[in-house]
Amino acid sequence: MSSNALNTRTKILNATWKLMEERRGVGVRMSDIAKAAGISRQAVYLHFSTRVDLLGATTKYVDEINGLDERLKVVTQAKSGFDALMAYVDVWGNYLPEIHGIAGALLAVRETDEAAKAAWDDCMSCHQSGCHDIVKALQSEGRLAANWTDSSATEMMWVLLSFQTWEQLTVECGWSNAQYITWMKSILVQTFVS
Amino acid sequence: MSSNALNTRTKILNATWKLMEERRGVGVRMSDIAKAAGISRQAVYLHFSTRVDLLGATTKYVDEINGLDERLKVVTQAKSGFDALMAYVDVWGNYLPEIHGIAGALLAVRETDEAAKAAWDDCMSCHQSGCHDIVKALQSEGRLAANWTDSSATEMMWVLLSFQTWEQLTVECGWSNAQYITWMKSILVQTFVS
DNA sequence: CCGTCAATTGACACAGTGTCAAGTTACGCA
DNA sequence: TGCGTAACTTGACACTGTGTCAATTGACGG
Repeated sequence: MSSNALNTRTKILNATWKLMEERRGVGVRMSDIAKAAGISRQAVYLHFSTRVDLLGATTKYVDEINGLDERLKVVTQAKSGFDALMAYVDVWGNYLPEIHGIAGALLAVRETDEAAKAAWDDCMSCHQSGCHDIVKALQSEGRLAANWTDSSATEMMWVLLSFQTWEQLTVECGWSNAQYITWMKSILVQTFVS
Repeated sequence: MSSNALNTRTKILNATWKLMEERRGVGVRMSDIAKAAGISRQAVYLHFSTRVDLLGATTKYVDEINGLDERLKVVTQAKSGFDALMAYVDVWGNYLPEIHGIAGALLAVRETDEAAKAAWDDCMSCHQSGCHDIVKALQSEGRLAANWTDSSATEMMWVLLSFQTWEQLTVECGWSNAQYITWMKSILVQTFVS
């Protein structure tokens, strides 16, 4: 039945998620996922036509489970652009480590895979519009630092808060997530708030 | 003879470089490289034992041809930390587009390939020590902005000037390289110089 | 008890990397 | 002039991982 099918589907998604996080998205094969889900390799293909399809579905699944939308409500409820910025860094900075593996995998195949690119861009445009909201709020309060235009500020903020930047600072430089959030808040305020 | 061997080797390196830049490192196969170099696929293996070996050698080759060391002399000759920072952004910012393809390819396989990781880390540690020199200069002049420690400033500067950040701003946000350099100078001064 | 749907099993095609062995070409040197 | 060697070619093959296909099993509901 549908519930049974859903169970297997969910099993696959969970297995994919788990393996992606464990191995940071590197060298996770369809057969590994099948084994982890306790089913045959071919059964995976009954639910997801390609590896990229599975990757995209897992991304959406992880988003749902983690409830990014729910968490971002704190940001929209902020009283000022400054508060929104602080809240955003908190939410986003705590969200990134949870999607580390799957995001890394998506990022890696996005160059060659249309579906992966789509899943990634989807997530990124959401993130970018979050940054844009903050910039607009700062601007309307007259607190956006001089020299920045609406779009250049949004884009620079988006890049500063990108997955890649987070990954470099935490994984390659060894910063703790708390450090990341602290320093990032500091540099963002210094840069964008007057 | 050796000169002939060198010629073939150079042909391969040039072909690899060219293809990597053309396709931004995506989908460049050994057979493509061989064809572009005008030799058989197997001949490539006579000079480079694996794909990663070739990638690493091409990186070194590109570095030599481009003469990064030479260009960085301008930085070491700067009179102040501030001048060094400005010069560094100029040199590095004009260097990045020239290594776009090969750097992207290296970055992509570095997770799975030890040799690629080594080649990348080599380049990165050079870049990081460049940042460190600037931070030290600023610090000795008493012009390093408050709150930053020696290492946190170096690391943050390194990340701001990373290939990934450059790629996001130029490729994904569509900034021109001149824009990148201008804005990057602005944010770096604002952040690190008091 | 039959039909259906999920899942299994095992085989296969395909692409790309890397290996191997045998044959060819070119060039320096006796 | 011809020999030997090193570079290169040719064609075959093993291996891994993805995706496909067909035949079969097993469970559950009508």
